[in-house]
Amino acid sequence: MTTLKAVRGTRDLLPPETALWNRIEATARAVFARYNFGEIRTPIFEDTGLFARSVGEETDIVSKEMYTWEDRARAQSEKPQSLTLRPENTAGVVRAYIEHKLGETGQLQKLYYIGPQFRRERPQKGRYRQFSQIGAEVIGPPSAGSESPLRDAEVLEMLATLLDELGITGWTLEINSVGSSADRARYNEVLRAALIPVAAQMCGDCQRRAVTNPLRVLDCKVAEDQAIIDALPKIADSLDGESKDHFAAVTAALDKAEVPYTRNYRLVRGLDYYTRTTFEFTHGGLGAQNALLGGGRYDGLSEAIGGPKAPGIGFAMGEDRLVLTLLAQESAVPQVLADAYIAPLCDEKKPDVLVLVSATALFLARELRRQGLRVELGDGSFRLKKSFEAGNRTARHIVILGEDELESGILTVKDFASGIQTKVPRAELAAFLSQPSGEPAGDSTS
RNA sequence: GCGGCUAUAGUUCAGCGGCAGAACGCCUGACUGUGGCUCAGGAUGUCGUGGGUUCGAUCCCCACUAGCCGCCCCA
Repeated sequence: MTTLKAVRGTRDLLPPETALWNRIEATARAVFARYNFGEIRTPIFEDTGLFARSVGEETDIVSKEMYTWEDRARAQSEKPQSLTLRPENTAGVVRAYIEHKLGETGQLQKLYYIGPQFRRERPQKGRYRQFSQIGAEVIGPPSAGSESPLRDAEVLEMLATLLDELGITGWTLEINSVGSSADRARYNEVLRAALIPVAAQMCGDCQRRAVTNPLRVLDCKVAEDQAIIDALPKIADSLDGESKDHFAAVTAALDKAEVPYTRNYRLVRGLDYYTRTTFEFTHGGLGAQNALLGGGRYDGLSEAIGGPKAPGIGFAMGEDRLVLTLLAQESAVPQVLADAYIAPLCDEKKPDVLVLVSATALFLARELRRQGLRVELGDGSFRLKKSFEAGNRTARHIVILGEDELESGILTVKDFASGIQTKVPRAELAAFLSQPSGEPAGDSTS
């Protein structure tokens, strides 16, 4: 029988790496709080129709990457409902916005989420079938200012702040405007026409894209094609006046806030709901999956799924990719050391004392832990050498609790970093252990 | 979904058609109330899974599975 393993594209996260995940999430929550965002948690699965109508029927995500199944019919007469594991979270957030009539509050909604998403793609470094996204959405009725370019700029400025506070160095922000859906449709035709005479000179992929999805030609990385692509009409020229002004206001605010960015007229994103501002934060060292996060404005999404007019802007960052980037930068996650390892000690020929020493060790650990110290309790093997070896791996200090200590109430504490051993009265133990390593105080004996 | 590379000890990886290897880690002892450094010793294992070729396969062949890289796409 083959042993069971995590299914393809999924993985277990173990300590100490999970500490890094927690740090990332805590940092994100702290930054979102400062921008006055609240957390939203939407279900992990939704009606399949939600994604088809929001992300877009023809996108790769919807057409071939979703985990979809038919739920059991509730009654004989009913059709079974088609359900899907969420491949992204914006659709769920907008669905919740509509369902709870958040637009009726008249307020701008600023919501963030952290959670797993699912896409059935071929796994690679930085790409998993279950992956975690940290995202946020700013959405509301136009009267609440949801269409303001200031919202776009604020979100981008927040992301720059978040990446900096996470310690990610060397990111780049690329932004573009894809205009209104009408602008985009118009540009698509302009591009298609412009490609007809030149497609034959381009790579095989581009020849195919020229017909199936002209916008994707702009993403081509083949060196020989670049000159041709540069000469193609730019989407900026297909934007109407309003979209142009909107984009200009976004970049003006970014300039003033000193958020570095580059304008990338080729940046087109794969989800159908994007309008006007689109952006990506990228990082080298992630290989082919170089996008740390992506996002944009989606002024028509709510209406597309049957809701009120509710323009919005949002982003999703790949938490797995943040972890990879930070691991590459920091080389390893440092093991967290406990403040103390308590080593009970007693001659095994005195079973009653042994029980007392063990019991006292637990009580001592309880006292210290209640005072906020991180404490490892020894295993009761009462072999001091083993205790020292174990303690040295897991803690900054070892606290020896033997018959002598039990009687006197004065514990023997050794600092592993300095090698200095000290007698510490029980009442002063917590304060002593709280000091930084290698700087012992109090009575110092050998 | 397509193409390439890979799969051997807890980890990183050598290796060979004929007894399964190294380093690190782990365990024991030198040292019975003192770790790290050193020295001596020890255990590592379905050689990814299933088939085939062969007297004999961890090695060669095929399939499958998984990982990595690229394509596609995306976070």
